[in-house]
Amino acid sequence: MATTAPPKPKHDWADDDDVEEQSSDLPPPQTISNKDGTKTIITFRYNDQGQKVKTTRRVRYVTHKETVNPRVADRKTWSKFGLSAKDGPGPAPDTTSVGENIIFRPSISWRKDAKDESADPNAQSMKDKLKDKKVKCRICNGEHFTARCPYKDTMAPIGETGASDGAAGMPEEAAPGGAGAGKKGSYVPPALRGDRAGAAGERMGSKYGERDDFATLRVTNVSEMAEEGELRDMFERFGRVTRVFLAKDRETGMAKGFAFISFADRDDAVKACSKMDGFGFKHLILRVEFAKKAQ
DNA sequence: AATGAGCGT
Repeated sequence: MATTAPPKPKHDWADDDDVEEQSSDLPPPQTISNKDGTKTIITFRYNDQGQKVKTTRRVRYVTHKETVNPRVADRKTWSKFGLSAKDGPGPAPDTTSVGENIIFRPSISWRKDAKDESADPNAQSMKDKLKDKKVKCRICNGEHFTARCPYKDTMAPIGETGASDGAAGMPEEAAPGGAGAGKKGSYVPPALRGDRAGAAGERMGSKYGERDDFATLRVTNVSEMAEEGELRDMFERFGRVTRVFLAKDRETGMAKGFAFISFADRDDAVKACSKMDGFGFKHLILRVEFAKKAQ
């Protein structure tokens, strides 16, 4: 068709894909590999005014292994077996459904909510409740997150000091030595049992001693007065915290001044790292960085 | 300044 004048001001966008490349006197695209592993891609095109435009892009191809937990990436190389032995790579849609990463977030009041709803058919639906939900501080019941409580450093969460109140106290609040909390026969998800291990598939199918530090932060310059629960409260607001480890001396129990915080999601860890590095906590300024491999 | 822990399956 319009082969005479290369600078055609308009053409059907539907033709874009093919026309672009073949367009007569445009130089062919160039790709240059740089030393640092990036590539520079130079392409030419005509803009709306029919002028020749040179575009230079520098790109870095990110491999799957760099964006995904290495263990997960490794798993993808396993050969299939059984009835799926002959299937190609990737999930087969007839036997496998791929869902999004659903994170289980237990709340203190779910049991109460469920009861209310069954007792009173006219009660607000769950959806309505979520719509106007309010945050409630576990320390002072105020309308802020526990981590933001002005009394955070001076008061214990409700129910932890008083001997009587058994209902309050979240399972994850069962701090070491803190004894109290987690009474009654309420279910505690495995990831939240105790403080030390077990979160989010960590250690699943692997030997003890191996730890997944893919989303673990090392926090240093931590006050000796700090407690694991406080650290958890501070970091929880960036995402699901799967493990909090506050280093202490085995004999004396003295805090050693550093801690490890693991997240279920690396993105959350990244956010927490940037936001919490330099955060003032109990007269000290926290230093937060990604943990290196354990030793 | 500082890179964890109780493991025996």
